[in-house]
Parts: sequence; structure tokens; C-alpha cells
Amino acid sequence: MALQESGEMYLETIYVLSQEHPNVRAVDIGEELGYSRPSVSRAMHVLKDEGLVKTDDYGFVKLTEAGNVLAKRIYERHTVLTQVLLDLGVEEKIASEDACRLEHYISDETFDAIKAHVAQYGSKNKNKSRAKGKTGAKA
Amino acid sequence: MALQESGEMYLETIYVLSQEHPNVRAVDIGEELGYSRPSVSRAMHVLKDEGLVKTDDYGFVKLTEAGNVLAKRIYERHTVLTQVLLDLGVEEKIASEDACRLEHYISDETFDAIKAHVAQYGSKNKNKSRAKGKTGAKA
DNA sequence: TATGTATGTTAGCATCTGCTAACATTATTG
DNA sequence: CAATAATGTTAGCAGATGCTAACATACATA
Repeated sequence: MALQESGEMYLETIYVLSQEHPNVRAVDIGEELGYSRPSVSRAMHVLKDEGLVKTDDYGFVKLTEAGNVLAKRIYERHTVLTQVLLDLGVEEKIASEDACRLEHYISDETFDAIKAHVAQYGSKNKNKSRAKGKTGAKA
Repeated sequence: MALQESGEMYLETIYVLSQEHPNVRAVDIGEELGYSRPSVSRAMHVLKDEGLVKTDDYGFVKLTEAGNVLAKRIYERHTVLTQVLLDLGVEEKIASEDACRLEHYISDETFDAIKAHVAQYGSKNKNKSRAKGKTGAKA
């Protein structure tokens, strides 16, 4: 079945961490999300069972092809939604936090409509967002 | 603590049903949400403990003052979000469904920003939405 | 009024997903 | 190399929230 918010957050976090550093450990994921090691351990097993994550020969966590597709999809929602909220005048921290929740509940149709809208009217600060990283995870 | 999506949906449903018919029964709430009678029964006890709901002398479910304030707040999010999505060109059914999930995850700040935006630029179909009721509940 | 249906409640199960405690394994370092 | 630290896993708890089964009560009509 479709992932819950929780699973999507793990995938997104792995994706973001992988871009900063190719060798992601479970403990790093937990730290980023503010979760305990056992919570991450179990989540990784679940995501492995779903074919979204794997472990390499050294024990580092990697996204599978399918996992990467999903993670990118979620991350794109995150960046676009954050930007839209910033454009609406929402304060940076709140924009990121809200985007981080909303990204899991928006349908493809609605997200596409928002993207189209942004493409048409543009964003007020086109260059600022991507650079800063920050998915809104707890720490 | 703050209500979860589930509790908010019960409140909103009670609110909407109360406007159609002042005497709302647990079974009506369950029917509207697609939940079983026991689920509603427990939820009502929880909401009573939180002082958001009460039962009148005939057993009909009523919102307390506090419950009404919350329910209205959530319902306003629902209607405004639905309208915004419609304005963005999202199909009616999807707009309502998305609004029904997003309404629980948007911060006050973001919602205010959206409202301000709508107030400034207006809505493409100002009169159509309110009339139709429909919270997006299952049935 | 008696009987059957509708409604509400209680008890207990299932799933998700966080947690801690305890243990195993691996890495580091004196 | 031996001791300590860091990391990962297993086991089991907790709470939210859906469910069914079974029961109690209320209602409504033959």
C-alpha cells in the first residue's frame, strides 16, 4: 500500500542526507529526524521489505531506484510548497514546517496545479530556496 | 493536547450535520464518516473528556462552546482551501478531498496568509462554493 | 404488549509508530 | 590488545484509532 507520512519522511531524509554525504548511517537518519536508533532500525526494515531502501556492503543506507523516485517526488513537493508559502509571506521557519507536513497530503492533481500556477506567475525569490537545504526535520 | 486529524474530523462532521439537522445522533456521524458505531462511541467519549462535545437529555450530540469554536475554525479552513484549489483549476472532487486532509495540517500563519491572498486577488467563483455543503467526508 | 430492529456500549483485536531496556557487534583508542 | 564507545538490533510497551462480536437498551409497529 501507499506509504504513510512516517515512511515518506524517512525516504526524504535519506535522500537529503545522501546529497550531503554519500555514506548515510541509520544513526544519522535518527539524528536528523529526532528519532531513536530502534525506531530507525525498524523503519529501515519496513522500507527494505517494500523495496525502497537497501544496505550496501558496509552497512550504509541507500535508496533503491524506486525509493529514489519516491524521495525525489516528496522532496520536490517540499521545495515547491516551501517556496509558495514564502511567496505568500509566511515566515521561513513556519513555511518549511508546514511544507514538511503538507507534502504528504497533497494529491498529484493539486500539486501540479500549484506548480503550474508558480510557473505562470513566477516566484518572488527564485534563487534563494534550493541552496539552503533544510527539510524542516527536527534537527 | 492538540487534537489529531481524527478528532478534528469528528468535530467538523458534528458541526456540519448540526447545521442540516439540530438533532445529531452518533450513528449519523458514523454514517457520514464511514465509521462503525463503536468507533464513534469511543470518539465521543474522548471528545467529551476534552470538553468539546456533550450529550443533551435526549442523547443527541452537541458541540460545547469550545468545540464549536474549534469546529468552525476547521470548517472555515475546509471551505477556504477548497475554494483556493478550485481557483487553481483542481477538479471539484479532488479539491474537496485535498482540503479535507490539508485543513488539519496547516498552521494559523499559513492559513492567514492564504486568506489574505484570496482577499487581495479574489476568487474566480465567489458564489458557488458555500452553498454546496460537502465536507469531503466519505458518505 | 410483544417482538424485531435500530442504536449505543463494552471488550478485545489489529496496525502504525514512537519509546526504553538490554544485548550484540563494531570501531576507537589508550 | 584490552577497554570503552558507538552503532545496530531485538523485545516489548504505549497510545491513537480503526475494526468485529456481543450485549443492552430503546423504539416502533404488528
